[in-house]
Amino acid sequence: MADLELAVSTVILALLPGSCPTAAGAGSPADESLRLHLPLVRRTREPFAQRWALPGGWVTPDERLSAAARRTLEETTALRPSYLEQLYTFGAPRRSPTGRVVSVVYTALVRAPEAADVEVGENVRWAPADTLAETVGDLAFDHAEIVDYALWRLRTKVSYAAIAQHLLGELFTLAELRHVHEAVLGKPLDPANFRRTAVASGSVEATEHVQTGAAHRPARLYRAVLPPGGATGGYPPWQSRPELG
Amino acid sequence: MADLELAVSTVILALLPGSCPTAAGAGSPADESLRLHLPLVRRTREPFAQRWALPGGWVTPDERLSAAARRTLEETTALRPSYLEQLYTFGAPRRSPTGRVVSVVYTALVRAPEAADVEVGENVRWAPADTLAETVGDLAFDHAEIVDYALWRLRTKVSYAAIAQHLLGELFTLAELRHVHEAVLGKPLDPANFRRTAVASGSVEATEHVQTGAAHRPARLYRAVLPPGGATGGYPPWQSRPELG
DNA sequence: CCAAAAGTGTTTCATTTACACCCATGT
DNA sequence: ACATGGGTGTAAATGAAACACTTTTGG
Repeated sequence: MADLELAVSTVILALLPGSCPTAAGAGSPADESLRLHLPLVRRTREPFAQRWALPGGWVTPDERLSAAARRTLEETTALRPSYLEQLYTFGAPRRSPTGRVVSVVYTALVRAPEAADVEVGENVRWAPADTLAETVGDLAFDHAEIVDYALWRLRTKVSYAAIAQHLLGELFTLAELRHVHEAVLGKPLDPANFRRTAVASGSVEATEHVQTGAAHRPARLYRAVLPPGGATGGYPPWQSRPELG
Repeated sequence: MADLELAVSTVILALLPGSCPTAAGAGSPADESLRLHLPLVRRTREPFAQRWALPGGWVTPDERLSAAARRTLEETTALRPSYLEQLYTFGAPRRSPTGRVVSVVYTALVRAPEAADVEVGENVRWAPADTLAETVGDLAFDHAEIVDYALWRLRTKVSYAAIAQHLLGELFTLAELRHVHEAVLGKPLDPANFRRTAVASGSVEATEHVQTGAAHRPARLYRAVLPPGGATGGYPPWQSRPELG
């Protein structure tokens, strides 16, 4: 099995404000709702020079796969994700025109403040996850398919606590949590029912604190409650929870 | 990233009759219900010589990962699975004492008749999936963890049609399908409710044929109905269904 | 006729959905 | 005071579980 290279790539998502494109004319008022975004890096060499791609790089002989994902992510974007999970391994023989490359792809989440630390420039940018092609054109390699798969997995795996703590801060209002779910699922949710099901799931708990400063009744702040030792809620037996930052 | 080897391994499951170990004394009548079994191969070299392991081998430069899984599976057990799906990629630096080995692990299903073709011998055997340690001792490498993860994923992903067509034949009775689910989930299911939910799911459809020869009323035979082109029922956008044999 | 499994109907319970309504705060 | 979003109540609709019952075969 010589002549085969092992790489890692990361689909790293953050929830950032961004105007949604509407079917109406361009003059419509900007819809400043939260949307999922991901950072892309511009390739400077062939193949696919100048095209945008997922952050990633080669695996070194002594590091874990997840460590390689972390390292390459920090080298290219300075991001250190609070959540990291293996997504899938892509290994079709002609994925890369330069030779056989097998890529282990990870999905990661970062909070908005950390996301803002990324130095956006000529070769690094954020793009809305659901309209990549219109925003940055075709991605390099098979990265567009990879992003689609990551989004599909996120939608089918949303749990109240998991993405809360990693896309939002430690404390958050239920409205913020609902906005996260709305952005992920792409549809509005009933505030009353969302509140009940989220609280009833036991994965978030109320704190003493309340949000202040808004032009309406202050909202209570909640905290994510991780699944207790025994119950591996949705994760494999050998890994009772996703890797944390 | 030199000095790194890429392997594939396969957890391949079949539904075979096997006596369930009961808490009562050994003299209790054998419970000949169906249980999930998987084939293991005995290692003939170090490391872990004489220990049982998952079938697998090295990836060659020009084949797809799934093709490598198929090839190594056939070379070691002569099995050609009717269903093959990527499970996870294991790449901890010290998984193998001989050096860095990254293993892309696949899960596969075979029907009982094909499973019977395996030439069981000194170096190939079937073992019940849920009591591996008691039956064959510790597996080589981290293969025991891998099997646990495969079983966990199977339990959390059972859909009526998918596993039906691949663990049973093309035609099957609802009782047989229910036995499959009972074996996977490890608990009895209500026949009446199972029938309703299975049929209502739209993933199985009745045929004209009926089973005959049993000492009771003949059961109608059903067929699995694959998800139609549009709706990717439970599979990623770039792969609307699992790989078929 | 009897046993045994196929197949149907019905009742009950829990969960989801829809929506009306009250509460607390900044302007 | 009033607009705005936070938070609660409630009733209808949907779906899952439990179980009694009828049907059809082989012995």
